[in-house]
Amino acid sequence: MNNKVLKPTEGELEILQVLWAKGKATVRDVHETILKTKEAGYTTTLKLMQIMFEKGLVKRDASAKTHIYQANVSREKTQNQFVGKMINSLFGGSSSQLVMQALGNQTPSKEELDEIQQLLDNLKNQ
Amino acid sequence: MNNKVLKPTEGELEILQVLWAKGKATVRDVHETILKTKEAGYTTTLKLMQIMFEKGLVKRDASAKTHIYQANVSREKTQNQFVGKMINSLFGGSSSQLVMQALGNQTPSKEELDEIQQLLDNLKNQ
DNA sequence: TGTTCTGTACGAACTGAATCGTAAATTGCT
DNA sequence: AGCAATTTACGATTCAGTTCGTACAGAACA
Repeated sequence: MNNKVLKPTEGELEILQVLWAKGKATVRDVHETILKTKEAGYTTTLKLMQIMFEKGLVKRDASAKTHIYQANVSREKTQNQFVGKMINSLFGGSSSQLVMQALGNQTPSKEELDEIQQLLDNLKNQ
Repeated sequence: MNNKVLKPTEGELEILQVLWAKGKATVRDVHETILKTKEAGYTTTLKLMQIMFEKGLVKRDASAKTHIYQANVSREKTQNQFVGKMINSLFGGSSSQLVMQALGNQTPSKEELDEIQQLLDNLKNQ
């Protein structure tokens, strides 16, 4: 078992985003999606995904010529990992400081506010 | 005027943390503080701070032999920069998603919850 | 004065990430 | 069968960040 915590790089995060959204995807799928945002060569995306496979960030079905990729780390775990790191390195360990910053920054919609309110109520009643 | 947005690296962030906390500090001050957390050579910290000076991340008073350093980017701006980046790259642009994750992750104290509640109330009445 | 200590400057080496060119294998089409 | 297109594999290169050794200047002090 591999317990090492791997922190995806920025490039890897881009690819994971696509895989999380699509579930399964080929290198071409991923590459095409990424092209909408930024310039990149096909083999660059390929190489990155190969490296991610070696690291265990993604898994793939190589039974056919065109390999089918899937994320091998969950979106939630990865989010937690980054949020935790950020709380420590930028907010002195205070999660509420991060929350305040995020809320004050980009104002969420009414629906989102309600959602947050609900979570807040739950936390209060504990 | 230099408008280029510079994103501090992880090592630079560590140093900025110390400078934000202390206000002014020498290389030795910073280095000593960092030593509590991790292993590092003195000249390594020095070099990093010199590079940060070239980038404009810190300013320094070099009138005496021992230079006095100060952060040249605000903690708030830097936090915003990272939070914004993270919302985009990991939370599909939804700040409330990040808030939920942060709240659910490490539960804040009663006082912090009240503070967040207050901010939430303000946002609702707009 | 001269020796030791503390500090800065700077280049060299190392590492990981990212990018790309090219070769080789496989598929599909005519 | 033969050719073009697609895909994988892989090595080479570039770049940024990090780390450290060494040289040199100035301060402290015996």
